[in-house]
Amino acid sequence: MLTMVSKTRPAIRAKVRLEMVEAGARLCRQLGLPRSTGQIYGLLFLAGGPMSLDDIVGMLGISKASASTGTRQLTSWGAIRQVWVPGNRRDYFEVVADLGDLIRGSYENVIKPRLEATQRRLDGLLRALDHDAAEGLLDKDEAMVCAERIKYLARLHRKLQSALPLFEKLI
Amino acid sequence: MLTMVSKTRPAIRAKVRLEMVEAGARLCRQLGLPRSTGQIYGLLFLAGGPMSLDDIVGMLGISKASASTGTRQLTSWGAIRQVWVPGNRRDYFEVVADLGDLIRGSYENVIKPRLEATQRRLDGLLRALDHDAAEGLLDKDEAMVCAERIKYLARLHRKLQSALPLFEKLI
DNA sequence: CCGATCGTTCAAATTGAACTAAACGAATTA
DNA sequence: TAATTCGTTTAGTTCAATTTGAACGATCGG
Repeated sequence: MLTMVSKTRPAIRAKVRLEMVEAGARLCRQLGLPRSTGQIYGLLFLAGGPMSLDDIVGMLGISKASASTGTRQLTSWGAIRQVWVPGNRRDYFEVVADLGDLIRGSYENVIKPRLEATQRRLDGLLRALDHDAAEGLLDKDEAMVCAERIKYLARLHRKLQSALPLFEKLI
Repeated sequence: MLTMVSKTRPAIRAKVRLEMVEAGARLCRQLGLPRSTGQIYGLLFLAGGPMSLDDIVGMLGISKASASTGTRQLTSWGAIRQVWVPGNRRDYFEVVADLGDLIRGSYENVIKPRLEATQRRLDGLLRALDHDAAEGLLDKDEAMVCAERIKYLARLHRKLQSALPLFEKLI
């Protein structure tokens, strides 16, 4: 049976929500993340209740694929969570109220691993320097300059490593 | 008169410098900046002395255009500086030793303006909310939720604004 | 004044990432 | 079991942004 269905998609009516969606988009963009991910977060942040994938798709006018990957990303970061609506097998999403957890999580999951990677990289630089000095690829003066600069970086990095956890406590 | 010139360009021989160039490239990439800019900084960071544009071009194998814009960017940020080598009208560049100034500058020029923009945006959200409530675009419950969430964001933002300057002192 | 040497600017090309449409798979219902 | 309804995956497109080559302007030396 064929039925004619109106194709007008639901739209965001409230200005606040529009601005919030835009703000989320901008934020994600500045963080180098997909714009659509920020839109989803902005939408859910001021939503009246949980929204399904298709709700999100309809409201934002993005593809289902973007909505799917976006919600998965946000869920993995603990920014939104999946909620089950009784008697409905759709996935519904809502924002996680406490952003503090999100920030703490981003430190653990994003910042900290990156700091450790940098630490390893610094160690690698020192090893490479030894290697180059041994191979005669750097004369003594050059090796001295390199060593000094790298150690300066290491000091700075150590300061960062100790300051960031303290900073987190302030939030 | 025609002379046959060998086309082998000077290359980076020391491993340390190669890794440093790569590290700079990666860092800039993560900050959403051109890769070549990071390469230039990495190269200069472990250089034995000031380098000219053509030195940089030759060592990194990038175009002169990239080198020109990259050095200008880095100079504008105070990350590198121009030095004049007596009896030579070329531009020579070297890194600025103190990275502390660079960090402080980035707070003043990048972070702070962005925080202020966010503040304005938050105010805008509250105005939009009032408007929507007045127009009847949001029922009472929805308006309550929105107001609460936005105020929460504002509190968080205030914390950030007060914590960041303190954090900077630690670096 | 002419040629050469440098640095900058600009349009075009290349690259990389996000987005979409469509196919797919899983789960459910009739 | 066939038909539906969802969510995910993937291949291809689109779009933004870096990169580059080439032209330009400026400055110096002969």
